[in-house]
Amino acid sequence: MEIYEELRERGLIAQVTDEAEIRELINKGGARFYIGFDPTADSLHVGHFMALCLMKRLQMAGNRPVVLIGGGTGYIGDPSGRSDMRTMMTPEMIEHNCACFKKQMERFIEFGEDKAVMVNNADWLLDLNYISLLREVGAHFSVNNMLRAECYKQRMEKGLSFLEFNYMIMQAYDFYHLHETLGCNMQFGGDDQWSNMLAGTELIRRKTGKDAYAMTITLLLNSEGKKMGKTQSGAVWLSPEKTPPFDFFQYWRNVADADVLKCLRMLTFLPLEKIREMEAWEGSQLNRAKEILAWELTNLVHGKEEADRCLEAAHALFAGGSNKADMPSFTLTDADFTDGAILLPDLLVKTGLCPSKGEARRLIQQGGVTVNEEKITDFGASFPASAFEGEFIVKKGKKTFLRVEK
RNA sequence: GGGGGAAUUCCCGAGCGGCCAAAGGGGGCAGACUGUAAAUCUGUUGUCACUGACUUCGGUGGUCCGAAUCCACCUUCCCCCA
Repeated sequence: MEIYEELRERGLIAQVTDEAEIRELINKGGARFYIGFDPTADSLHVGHFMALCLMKRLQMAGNRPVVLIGGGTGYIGDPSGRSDMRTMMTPEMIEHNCACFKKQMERFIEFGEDKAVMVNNADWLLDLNYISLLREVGAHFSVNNMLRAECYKQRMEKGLSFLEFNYMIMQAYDFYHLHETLGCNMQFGGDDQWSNMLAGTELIRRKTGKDAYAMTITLLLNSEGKKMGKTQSGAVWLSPEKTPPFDFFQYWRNVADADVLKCLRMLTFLPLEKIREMEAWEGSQLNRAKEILAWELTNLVHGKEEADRCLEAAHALFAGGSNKADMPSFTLTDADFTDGAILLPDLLVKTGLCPSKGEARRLIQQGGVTVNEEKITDFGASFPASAFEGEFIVKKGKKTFLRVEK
């Protein structure tokens, strides 16, 4: 099966500018394509992960990827699909985030001669001259058209600053620049980037008369139509500091029945034949598929060792095994104890299991807290420092476990 | 440029001088049931020193014993006229 067909079957392709041309180009390995990543945080998340995987799949098919880090566009902030303005980042933050991205990406993509290259649009955007840019690029854009773009819809109600309005132009300019300097003929990105990407192909056509192509990746939505890779407390990050591997593993272990197959297809590198076999699984058998999903993704992001460890820890916790050494842990210090003991609500807040004491109290009173397999309903309960010498496992609800040490 | 409306807690949305930490719904969290699923039912959902105190209703000032509620100015959005 050729790469384009595979991407289709995996459900990764959302929109394309010219299907026939793009199929031809990437199946023959003739694409020099780029994907842009704006440094909006100090770690990549699941959305970035999908883009990187796509990049890898295409690279394996012989195409040459360009990773674009948005060190310059980060100064503007993409308003696409957002309901409010992004907070402006300082140059230090942008630089820091760029460095973090770079480090994480090297795990997934092979860089080097004839492989992938990484560029930073700060290198050309920051030195642009306003007037000449307006004349060379601005003249090719129709404000009427830009205002019609779907991605600004929400912002037309809540307000769109001129700064953000220019984001599309910068991204279009990036594509044009890479087309001229590196011979980039294709851009990929999230589906929310479609208007921005089209602006780029348009600009290239107007300035050079040549065709460039764009393709977007399907947004990963769950069966309820919500974006996946997000939890109540924020994104699911790829960096182990921001989302511990076990939590990452559990996120995927806990996806809804209806979403397992889709996730396996879109996110993993498992052969499609294998995934097709799983389609027959139903009922509690799906738990096996969820485990595979969780292991595969943890393996890709954190490595095999970590994936095995998470799987084992999950078995230990939920299937009553004995190895509990691998579950997430938290270490208390002397300062956390008063008179050699710690109150349970304080413990829950200190470890981050609860955001406030009020919530801790509620949780305890409702029977949601278990210490070492014993349900505790007295919010005045306290534990001496010695209690942490042996095994001390706090369980919040059914799925959140934490081993506490001192 | 002129005129009229609106901004409430995570979201939508009631409240229009004290009985308001603020109805209702959604979402979240927890309990029951289950397969670490879905659906359903129950409880809960600002913070803390928790039968009490403190902070919150776009922002800043004011009126009042007392303001989410009244006044002034500012910010943003919507509508109408030019």
